[in-house]
Amino acid sequence: MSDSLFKALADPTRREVLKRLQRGPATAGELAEEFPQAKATLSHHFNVLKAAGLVRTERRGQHVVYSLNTSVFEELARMMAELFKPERKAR
Amino acid sequence: MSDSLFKALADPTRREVLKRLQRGPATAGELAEEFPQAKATLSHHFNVLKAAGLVRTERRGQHVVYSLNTSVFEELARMMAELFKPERKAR
DNA sequence: ACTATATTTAGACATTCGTCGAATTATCTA
DNA sequence: TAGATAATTCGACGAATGTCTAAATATAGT
Repeated sequence: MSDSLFKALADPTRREVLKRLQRGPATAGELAEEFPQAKATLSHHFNVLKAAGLVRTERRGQHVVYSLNTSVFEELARMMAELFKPERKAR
Repeated sequence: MSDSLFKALADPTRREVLKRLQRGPATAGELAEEFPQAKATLSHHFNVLKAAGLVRTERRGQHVVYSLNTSVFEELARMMAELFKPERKAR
């Protein structure tokens, strides 16, 4: 859960993808053109971001549109707060 | 900078160390006793956290006391906000 | 059905990461 | 000075990660 989220944020390219998506949705191809890595590499990063719940996809014909999953941000903020608040005995 | 910060947060053990430190400072030995890993492993994690600016150290005789560097949290919050700024795009 | 375009998956590779035991450094006390 | 305790660093290892090319899958338009 939280682990996949933090791991997803650990890579600078993925953080750049999120920043880009913040300006609005984009197709996999559009996204890939804005980064120096190969398309396959970007596709892998998309998978990681999606598994972490940070992005969502929607197929539009031949294109796949990626967009931010804003609902997870609240959870992320909660986790960050949790990280830096006194530990609660729970597991 | 931000990269070392996110990388430091990517490991669950290091996040647990931060949680523990939120309850108050502790020596390297005290911390190591609360985790299953070897002392050398924990020492490595301490280095990563320190390089990220998340913890500070103070030598107290034979002991080294670790404590949270709370001043970095504000920067962290700023970076998270930057990354996940609420969408204010026109629709 | 064929072809072109868009995207993902498979397989391989080098690098980084988390981990350990052993050796080393630092500090205190007798 | 020597010995004990605390902590770090060293050297090695398997696992995970980011990257690539090539192959496979999906969709659209002839």
